[in-house]
Amino acid sequence: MVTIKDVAKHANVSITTVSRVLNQTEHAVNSETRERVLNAIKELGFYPNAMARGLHLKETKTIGLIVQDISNPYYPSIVRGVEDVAQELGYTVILANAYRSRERTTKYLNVLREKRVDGIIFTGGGAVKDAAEDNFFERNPVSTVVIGKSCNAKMPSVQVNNVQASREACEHLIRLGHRQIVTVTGPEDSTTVVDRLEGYRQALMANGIPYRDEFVLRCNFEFDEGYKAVERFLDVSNDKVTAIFAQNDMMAIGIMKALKEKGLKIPENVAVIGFDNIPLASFVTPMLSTVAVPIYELGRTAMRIMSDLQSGHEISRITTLPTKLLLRQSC
Amino acid sequence: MVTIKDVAKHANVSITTVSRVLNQTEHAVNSETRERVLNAIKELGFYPNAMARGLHLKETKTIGLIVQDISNPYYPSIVRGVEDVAQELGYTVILANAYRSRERTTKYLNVLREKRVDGIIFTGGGAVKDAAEDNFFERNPVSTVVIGKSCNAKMPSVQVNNVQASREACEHLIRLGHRQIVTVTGPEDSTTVVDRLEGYRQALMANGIPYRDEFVLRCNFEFDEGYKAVERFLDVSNDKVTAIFAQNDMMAIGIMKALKEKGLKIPENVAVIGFDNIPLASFVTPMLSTVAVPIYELGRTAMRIMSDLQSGHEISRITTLPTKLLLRQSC
DNA sequence: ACGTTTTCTGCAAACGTTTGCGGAGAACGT
DNA sequence: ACGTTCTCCGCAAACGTTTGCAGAAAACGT
Repeated sequence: MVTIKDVAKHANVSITTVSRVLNQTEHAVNSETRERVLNAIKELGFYPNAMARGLHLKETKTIGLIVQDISNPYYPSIVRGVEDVAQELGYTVILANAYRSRERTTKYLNVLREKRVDGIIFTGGGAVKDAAEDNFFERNPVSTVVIGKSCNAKMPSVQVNNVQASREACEHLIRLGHRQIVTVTGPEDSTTVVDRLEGYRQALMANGIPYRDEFVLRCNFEFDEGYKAVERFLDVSNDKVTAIFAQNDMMAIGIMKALKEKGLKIPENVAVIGFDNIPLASFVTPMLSTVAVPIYELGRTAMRIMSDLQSGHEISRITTLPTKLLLRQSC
Repeated sequence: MVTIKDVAKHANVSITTVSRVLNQTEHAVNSETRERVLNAIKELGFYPNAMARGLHLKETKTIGLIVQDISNPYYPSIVRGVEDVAQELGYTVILANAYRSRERTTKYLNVLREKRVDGIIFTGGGAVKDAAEDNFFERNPVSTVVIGKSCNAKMPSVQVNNVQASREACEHLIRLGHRQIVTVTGPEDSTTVVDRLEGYRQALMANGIPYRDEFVLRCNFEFDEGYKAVERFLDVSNDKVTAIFAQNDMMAIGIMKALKEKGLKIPENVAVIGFDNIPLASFVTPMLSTVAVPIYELGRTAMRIMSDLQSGHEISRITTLPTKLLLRQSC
């Protein structure tokens, strides 16, 4: 592997000089010398060793991004958002798939410390909680930003107003004339779920519709569970439901499948509305109406905040991005 | 940040000793001393600096994984396969999203060199070709493995027999009585596309069905294009097509949407078969029949080969994994 | 009792960078 | 002519590890 020393020898200068043209410091270097060095670099195919550099500078220009499960279509957009601005700003991102496993999260956290990443972006409260329980933050002064609700007030977060968005979605359903509205939820320890449920409840209250516990189907955000929950509900219940508010798109799509299999038309017999606006939502038939979360922008913003954190800028603790009700064909 | 020196001082030993218990070398260290060091490590919350280590060892235990687009549901399974065995073997993986951009690929390749990754796994021939054109391999003795067809005979690859699998899929259609079979392809410079098209052609030939160029719809593997291509075809052509062989699932799903919108029943009016078996395939209605590619295993195998490469083991240049015809509801 | 082996520990060099400091020579002002 | 400033360059220390080598003490064999 060719080192800076080789370049120096080849260009007949000291390594100091090579380093200086490499980093384009304000330190003056003669233009003819610079040219010679640049040539040597090209001829030898020299690429500076990031480890040596990082060791000295105590800075890696690398950040870790912890996602729960990259297979979940929600995450790739976040990743892309983070990556895009990271690239603009000269950062590399190490993607860590926690796969919802506490053990895996811990392992990755260790790797990230050993690699001395400059910061970590968490998606979802779960991972942050795991990390907190491992006392990760106490002994590691690494900067963090959370996408979603941060369990710790000191950590900056970028999020979306779930209760309001959820309320708007349900009120739309109500405006359409629906009074029998089922909601399908995610895991209950998720603050996202709590908030979206709260929005649902508020919409009902505000319109004088009684809240019925049988109408909230507790699931886990996955396709299968949405499918099964609704299938079961239709078999068992003799209430005539006219609308379903799925707390994410993945379940909404499972729900639509169950509905179709029962011979119910969407939206004529049952209206469906989802949440997130994953790409898939416009692929299904009928196209899914949903609450559009600016997923990509969530990623971008998180990375921007991270960068500000690095450079010591003042940052706002909580950034809220707007959602939008996206009416397609399912309601 | 606490260093090995701090640990040494705290445990009242030399850093040499700390390093030795850290790496559990065969070099003897008194058990009581070891205990003391271990305590110091825990008390101080010491995590060895991977950069310092890597600098000395000239080995990072890190590999790069280049994928075209993580949003494409095909890739997450690969990523997971690679990650899983990487973790087992003590490697970290840096995920690089090329987003099908030559520029982005080049940029990432540079980052990977500077970080001195031990090896790179490429998915798809495109990225390898880009890299080759940048003379990446000549000046970088980094080990590589390719998932898919390698354009360079020296690089080990793990792949699937596309022509045979494709042929089997089409022959199944023919056995079902179909003679008017349209195929929808991906970008023509992809060897995958060439092979799958070849399998289609072979199946026709072997069964005395003429190959008609109007029946191959040239697309780009994306949902939208599949949708539009078939929509257009149905509008224009007066041939009565009874089956469609989509060269990947994403397009197959787009095709199904187009079909449904034209009022055609699947599979009664038109049978559809896909390729890949992405998770989504079983979510749609009707569930998509497809050629199951062992995507996850592709990833696992690639990483295993990479590891063998690192340890200098003998490895086979080409590994072929079996596909399986997965008949669900769409044909 | 004394050489030999074994067990344990530490010194110091090396890995490839960055950068504070200092020095040589040219340019400049008077 | 001589101090001062400016431009350009290099020395060497430092970043945090690993490991070859050597040495001290203990255990062992005779």
